[in-house]
Amino acid sequence: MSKTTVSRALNGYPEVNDKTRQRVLEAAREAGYEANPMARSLAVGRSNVLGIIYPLLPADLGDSMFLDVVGGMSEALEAARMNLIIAPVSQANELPSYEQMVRGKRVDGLVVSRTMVHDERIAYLCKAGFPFVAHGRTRLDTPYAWFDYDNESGIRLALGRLLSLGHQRIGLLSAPLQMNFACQRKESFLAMMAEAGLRADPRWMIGDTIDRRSGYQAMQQLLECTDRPTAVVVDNHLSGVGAVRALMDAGIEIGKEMSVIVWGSVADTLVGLDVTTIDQPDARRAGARMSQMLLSLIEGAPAESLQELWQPVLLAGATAGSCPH
Amino acid sequence: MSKTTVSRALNGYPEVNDKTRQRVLEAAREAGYEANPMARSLAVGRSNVLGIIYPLLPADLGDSMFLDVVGGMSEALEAARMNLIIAPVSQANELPSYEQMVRGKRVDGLVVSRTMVHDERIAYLCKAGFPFVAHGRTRLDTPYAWFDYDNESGIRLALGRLLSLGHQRIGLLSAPLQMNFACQRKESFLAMMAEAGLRADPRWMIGDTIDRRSGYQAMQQLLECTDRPTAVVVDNHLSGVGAVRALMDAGIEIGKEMSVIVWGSVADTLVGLDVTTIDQPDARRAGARMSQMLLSLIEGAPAESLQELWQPVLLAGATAGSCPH
DNA sequence: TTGAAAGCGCTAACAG
DNA sequence: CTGTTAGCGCTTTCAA
Repeated sequence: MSKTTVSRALNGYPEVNDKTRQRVLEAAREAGYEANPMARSLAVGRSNVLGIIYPLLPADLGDSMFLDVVGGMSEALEAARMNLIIAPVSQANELPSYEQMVRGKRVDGLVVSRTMVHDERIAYLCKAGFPFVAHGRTRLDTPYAWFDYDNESGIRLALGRLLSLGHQRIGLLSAPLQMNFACQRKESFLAMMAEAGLRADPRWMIGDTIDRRSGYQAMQQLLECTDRPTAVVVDNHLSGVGAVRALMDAGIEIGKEMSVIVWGSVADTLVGLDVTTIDQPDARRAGARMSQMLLSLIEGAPAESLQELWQPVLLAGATAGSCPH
Repeated sequence: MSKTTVSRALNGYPEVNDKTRQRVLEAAREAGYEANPMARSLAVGRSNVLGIIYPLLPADLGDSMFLDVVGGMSEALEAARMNLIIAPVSQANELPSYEQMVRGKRVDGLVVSRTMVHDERIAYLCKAGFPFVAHGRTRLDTPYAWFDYDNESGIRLALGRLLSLGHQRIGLLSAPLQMNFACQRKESFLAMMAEAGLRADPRWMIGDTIDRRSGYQAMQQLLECTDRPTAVVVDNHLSGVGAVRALMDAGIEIGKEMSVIVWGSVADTLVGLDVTTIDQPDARRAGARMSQMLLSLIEGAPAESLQELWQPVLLAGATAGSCPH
């Protein structure tokens, strides 16, 4: 029996005789044989592997949201007989790693996480014509495939809640504004404050709060303002944890003296504290969806048909209360 | 100029003329050429990739220790012009993924994390003769390469401290005992208690505490004992966080009414609380060392020469105090 | 010091 | 339905 027939039998081509196929499958199983994926990729020009290049910042990989998304992706891909790999690289090596991945064709497509407003990785992938899905949007002229939660509507949910509770002096803790989500959330914040006829005091808007420590310090800084805000929106969960901790440590009654709404789940860290939250539901499904999108893209679907915006929701908790007088 | 010469020039073979080499390198750089790693691997039988197969349990990938180790590995490997990939798989697919990796030869070696007392993954790799380094030990007759921190001495440090503070009623919260570290730590605990002539009350030894929730509940359970212990050792940091939280919520004065020593760093979670800790220092260096070990193994070094035991240290904090009367 | 040819393990086009 | 032939892009003998 020839290589060819074996190959066809194993790859489920329709033209092989059922009895032959059975024999081949049986023999393969007994011998524990499995096609060498390298040789296959070389021949067929496809690796059946999707990748994520991930600079190892503990703050991110430790992010349970990211983990859920990746979990959803890998699960969906297992079903599609594809593999997912994460390439952890040093931050300095991020762009070079993209180039290497693309030139080396070790993966058929990439997911780009943590998008920047101006993102050189995405610019490169576009230029190279390499399939990718951006997890988060970016500023770009050419159409590209992306998956994101609606930053604007999320902020509107949060701010709407605070306004309806009577708050007028509202602060914002932002992640670095080069990050697209932080930028969009801040812009939405400013827009909605303006619509409400309120002034967004610059002293109440603190940037670069991306982890617990910086969130903690930012909240301390707000507390020291002579006329401090009565409510604060935090645009990411890690600094949200820090901010809430700062309030606890300062003996502030959260939800009374100061209200807080955090974007992202903090439940597993702040046990027993019911934080009002903007939540991105269905993280695993989101991951599954992104892998489907990437597969479609590889199959040749146009990028402009692969743009998906999911809606965040407000989970009411105890940390957003009426404005004190 | 032939393929052959180009290949030799790029791979730094000594026999090529210096001028030729310069020309080739120049041309390659201009064209942005880089050898196709698939084809290379196929020809040479080596992929220059090392891997970690990782079932996505948030509790683990979120572990900052693991992140540091992986960071150290990838950094060291970048220097050695090797690549590291993490393959996140569903737990059910863990062993099949090992088989696939081995048969597929997509990686030259593997690091096996979270070793079990009886570990089928390691048994399989041994049987298959595939190069691997175990991150943590296991029960096995044949020699294998491993890297671990000394579980016994760590427990001795913790227990020694508590004994010298006068404690006699000491509890232990353990991760599932199939996990090698949990098993060794518990055995050391029992041995040292026996040496000290103390009884290890079964009601004070609670198992399967591997995350915050279970750690929290276990500590609650201890608190409900009619004659509860005066000190507790927790063998992993996640349940350590839960356990400490339980004490805080119960209004127990930690370090006075109840002492706690946790194995693993909890500083980034329990901000502002100075927990007495058994620490595994130099996580990044440990990662670097493990990748070196794996590389040596691939080069043909004997596994029995690649076994490394590092010493944990006790970081004195405020949660271990004298035994109350 | 360079080149020609064989082959790594597979798939795909083309005959039979 | 099955086999033969020709590559995929590289490295590596072996000759020149």
